[in-house]
Amino acid sequence: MPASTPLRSPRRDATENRESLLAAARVVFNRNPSASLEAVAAEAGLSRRSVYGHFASRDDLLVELVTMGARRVASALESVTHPDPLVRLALIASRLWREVEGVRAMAIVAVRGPLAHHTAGALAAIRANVRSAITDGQADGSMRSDLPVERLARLVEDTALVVLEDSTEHPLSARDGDRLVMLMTLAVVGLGWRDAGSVIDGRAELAHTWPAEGDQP
Amino acid sequence: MPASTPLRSPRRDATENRESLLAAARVVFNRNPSASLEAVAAEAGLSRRSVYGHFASRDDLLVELVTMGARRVASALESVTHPDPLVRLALIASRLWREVEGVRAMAIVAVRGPLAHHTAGALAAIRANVRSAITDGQADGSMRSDLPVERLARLVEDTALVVLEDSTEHPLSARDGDRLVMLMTLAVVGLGWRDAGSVIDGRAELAHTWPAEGDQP
DNA sequence: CGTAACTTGCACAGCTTTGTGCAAGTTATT
DNA sequence: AATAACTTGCACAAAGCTGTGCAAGTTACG
Repeated sequence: MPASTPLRSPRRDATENRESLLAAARVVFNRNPSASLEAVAAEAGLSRRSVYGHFASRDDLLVELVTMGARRVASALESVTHPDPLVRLALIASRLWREVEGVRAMAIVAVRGPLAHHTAGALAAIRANVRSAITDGQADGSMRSDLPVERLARLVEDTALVVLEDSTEHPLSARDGDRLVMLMTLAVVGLGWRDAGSVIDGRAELAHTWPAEGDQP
Repeated sequence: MPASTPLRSPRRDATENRESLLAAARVVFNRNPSASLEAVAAEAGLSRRSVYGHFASRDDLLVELVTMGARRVASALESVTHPDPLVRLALIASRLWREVEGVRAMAIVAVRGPLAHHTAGALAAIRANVRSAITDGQADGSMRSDLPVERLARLVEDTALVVLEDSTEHPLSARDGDRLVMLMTLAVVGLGWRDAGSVIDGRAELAHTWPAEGDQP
């Protein structure tokens, strides 16, 4: 562990190892959120003992991992904006999918588990964005008005997680997953499936552009 | 523990204690699915040691608890039938809500956790019923046809669990929960919110009849 | 090169939990 | 009242984990 006041600057390989540990933790905890530090260290090619050279405790590692992830997602979504609240919501869903795909299990832990508190700050902006989209949508009549905003916002969020979870066990191409998460989000806020489909198909912003390598057709 | 070949019949209080343990486990595990046997025994007013007089292992207790629950739910839902697939699906959702409300966390463990295997048998009938409703609904055009039956069925199931989860943290009157789980189910299969509302409001079968004691308005 | 920074292995304490064995009690049942 | 059935407390083994101390190595860096 780095001395309290390092006389020399920290070594390069040390910080690399720190990164390795975080990366390993991401992989391992994504497979099994309650895996041991032994497993994480092994994945990183280091010894369990040396984990404590970088993180004071298991919790420390977990918290850092999770807050980093939350910040990453938040920064990827902060730019999302669109006059039409339906499109805005769909955009949020879609971007979220792309960010979180591959870290699904971790994401769920980060949002649901005991560490939710640590991510709440970073995710607050996204949640606010969702709420405002819903408020606008209810105001202009494009979204259901039979449920209060707060509950609807939670249901939207949970539904996105459901799609993530389901696609973990029953894989989906990136393109289909992208579309599905949008469809389900729009369904929750009250759109019939044909309407939801045309909202997506109508806008170039919502077309699945990015990756070409799909898992399954 | 009862002898391998009891010379006398088992005592009444013993079987009562067995029930107490199951009931306690229901409560405790519902609060925290990974609680210890100590906690369960305490809730039942017994000693940890005596748990092993009734169940060979922690897993034994858990499995028995969960399969009992699954059977209970299954038997409550087996009679559900209706010519209109939308109504059939809504009925399933509604009955399920009434059965599972109050055991939400356990239910989620039972369906998702490592014990899912033990409940699969009992729940197969329900799942088949859901699938057939969806198939019928897709055939007559009342449900979305842009997703395969299997995936849609899973999404329906997961969505019901989401409503259960959300209502655990943000309580709902029995009446509202009942309605919400139906609304969300119908939303997933493709109905717009007004259509879903009229499906529910139109039929007396779907009116919330049962309990008068709601939690919150 | 020299030294501080880092890794490692081992040992150890500590915690929590499961599952058993056993002796001593209590209680339902015959 | 006799006795089998049951509960209990205690002690114990075993396992799995976290976190620390320390001595002996490597390795980057100035």
